Formats: sequence, structure tokens, C-alpha cells
Amino acid sequence: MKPLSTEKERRILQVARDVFLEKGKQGARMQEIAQRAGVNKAMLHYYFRSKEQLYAKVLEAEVTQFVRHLLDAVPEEGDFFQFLEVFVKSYIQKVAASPQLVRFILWEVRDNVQVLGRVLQHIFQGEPVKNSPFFIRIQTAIAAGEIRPVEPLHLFLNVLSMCVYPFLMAPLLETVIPGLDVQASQFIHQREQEILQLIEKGLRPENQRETGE
Amino acid sequence: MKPLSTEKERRILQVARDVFLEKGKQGARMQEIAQRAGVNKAMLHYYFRSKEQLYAKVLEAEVTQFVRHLLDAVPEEGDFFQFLEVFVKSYIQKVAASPQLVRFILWEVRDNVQVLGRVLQHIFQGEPVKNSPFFIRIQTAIAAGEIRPVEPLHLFLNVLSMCVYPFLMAPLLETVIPGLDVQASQFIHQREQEILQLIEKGLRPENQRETGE
DNA sequence: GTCTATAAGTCGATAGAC
DNA sequence: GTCTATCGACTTATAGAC
Repeated sequence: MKPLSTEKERRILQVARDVFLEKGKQGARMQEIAQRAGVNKAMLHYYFRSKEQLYAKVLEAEVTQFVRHLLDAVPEEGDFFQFLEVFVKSYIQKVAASPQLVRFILWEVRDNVQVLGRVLQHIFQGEPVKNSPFFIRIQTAIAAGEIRPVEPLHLFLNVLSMCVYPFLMAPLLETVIPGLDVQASQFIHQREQEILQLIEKGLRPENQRETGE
Repeated sequence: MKPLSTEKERRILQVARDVFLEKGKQGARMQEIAQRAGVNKAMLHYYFRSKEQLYAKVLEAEVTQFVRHLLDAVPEEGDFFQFLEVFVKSYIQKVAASPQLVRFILWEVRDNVQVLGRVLQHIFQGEPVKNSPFFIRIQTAIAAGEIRPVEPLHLFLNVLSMCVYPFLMAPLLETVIPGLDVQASQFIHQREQEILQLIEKGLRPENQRETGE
């Protein structure tokens, strides 16, 4: 469908992505992108016409990536707590490896909500998000008595928050707690365990009396 | 100590705060700050010399605010779960009311870690953060058997994450889930309840066998 | 396709009158 | 203290030679 991008075009996009994620739309400089990509500044405009359009390409790709990271972390098999373990570990893996993506999305998407709309439309094809695997799994688990009744949206938010936020605040955390390194596998492993334990114990079904019919 | 700021100076600072929080350091325009404050652009430089210094003043004030929000949400009295309830409710209250502050801090502090360092030094006077009220409360609660043993840092992160992150992603959430309004008191109340329930059940001490010595 | 040179516009900052 | 006018630096974008 698309004419294949040239090697040079891909290199520019790759570098543009790095620069935009670091500096944001306003802070990024076409000059810097050109230099780091090893091409002339005029080439950027030859391939992408304007900063606006280059940014648009990067933003859309990264929003897609952001959503995919989430979906790719949702396993297809296993009971609820296996599902949870796989999800937490895969998602933390991704967020810890490149927290810049989350930082960038949270900062930039606010002024570009339409992009998110388009990407979601493309990925979910109009299917409501409440019917996506993550929510289905929660509802099924509740119905089966695997976990106590909770509001699926809030459980989703709780898991997500605990996986992401600490890595978002990494620069602050590491200033406050001198010895800390959030990228270290020791810290990452501790987080996985603490999150999973909190959720597992926190969702344990109430001492089962007979469930009403 | 400080000569009292004039009315006009305060108005400029107030507007500058709004603009910087909305657009970031790079995106903010002195022109816009001047207009919205109802003064001439030259006045900005008369009072604050440069954009750099105006920004520095705003950033330091907001970082301080960010830390204070946290500390002010920590109550002095009550048992552990009362403490938790007060904290979650007060902190969510603040974050929900102005998520821009968190967004701004997470985006900007990365390139200005020194500011955070200075603010913390000023607030904590060199006292390690691990000795701050929040951590003490957790340690005390564990020692007293009120809650099961957990890593204090991670419990702190878990609570914080669940209180903040959903409001950070509000623009995304509200796109994904059409009917949602995260500022609505209904949503806020639901979050408080879901967080508190998860934590309370998740931290319940194990069926006490004799604790080893 | 690639480069140099430069146009066109924006923004922070200041000079200087009042 | 306040305003207008403008400078000078920087940034995106393009014209035009090769």
C-alpha cells in the first residue's frame, strides 16, 4: 500500500521520535533532528514537508505504540491471577525500559486528543473498550467467584497506575531516595511482587457464605 | 525579609504559572503572559529580568506546592486505616482539582532536578525521606501487626500511583470511555472507595499464627 | 536527491521617550 | 514605572545551483 520508505527516511523518523520524546513538540529543533540523523536540514522538508507533519507522523506512531504496549501485555490463556501476573510483568517491562514514551504521551496528547481518537478507532474498529480482553477477564473472574466483586474500570486503573506511575516519577524518586535505581532489576522485581501480592490479597473473595442464587 | 511584592507583580506570577503549566517552558510565550496579565511585555522584564528567571520562580514555587500537597495530606492522628482514608481522600481531592500541576512537574522536573533537590533540602532539612511521617506510619503499623509486612517504599508508591495516575490520563480515559467525567464527584468517590478497599483487604495481616519471637 | 544560502517570521530582550 | 518601537538571535521553510 505505502511505497517503501527509503533507508534515510526511516532514519530520520527514528531520530525525530527520539528528539520529540525528549524535548516535546515545542522544544524539538529541526536542526537537531537533521544533525543526529546525519542529513541536511533541507532533507527533512524534502521528505516530510514541515515540522508539523513530521511531528504528526511521530505522534500517531507513538500513540499507537502506547496502546499496543497495553494490548500486547494482555495474555490469552490462564486463570485470572496468571493473567494478572503476565500482564503486570510484561507491562512493567515495557514501561521501565522506556518511560519517555509515557511521559511524552501524557504531556502531548492533551493538545491532540483527535489523534488518540483516530488511533483507537483504527485499533478497536468501534468496539467499545469495555468489551476489550482486560475488562472481559475481570468480569469473567468476578462471575466465576475467582475474585470479589469490584468495578472493572477501577481495577484496571489501579493495576495500570501501579505499573506506570513509579517509573514516570523516577527522576523525582531517585532524587528523594539517594540509593535508588528504578531501572535495576532488583527494584523492578520488587515492584512486580508487591503489586501482585497487593492485588491478589486485595481481590480475594469474601469468606464465602452461599452466594445469593 | 522580602520586600512585599506589588499587586501587579503577583498578578504576573499568577498568570505566568497558568501559562507555564499549560504550555511548558518552551511552549510558553512572554507575549501571552503579558496580555493575560493585562500588562505590557516590557513590564515582565522590568519585574523579572528574563523568561528564564520568571520560569525559575514559577518552577520552584510549583515544585514546593507539589511536595506540600503530599505532606499536607498526611494526617497526624488516627490508626493506620483512618490515616490511609484521610490521606487518599485529601490527596485525590488536590490532584483531581488541578492535574495540570502533576503533568507539569513530571514533564519539566526531568531537566531541572537540581530545583527539586533544593526544595527538598529546604523542606526536609536533610532529614532522610524514609523518616518522614508516611514511612513511619507504615513501619509502626507493621510492627503493631495492624497490617501484614510490606516494603514501605512500595506501599507508598502503590497508594500514590492509584491516587494520581488516573487523573493524569484523564484526557485519554475520557476519549476511550465516552461517558466518563473524572472530575465528577461520583467518579472521585468511587475511586476513593476502590483504592481504600483494595489496600485495606490487601494489607490485612495473615491469619495470625504465632509471630516468630 | 542533496547542498548552500537566504527568505520570512517569531520571540526574547532592551533602548529611550514620557 | 510604563509604553512604543525596534534590535538581534533563532527557527522554520524554500529557492536555486549542482
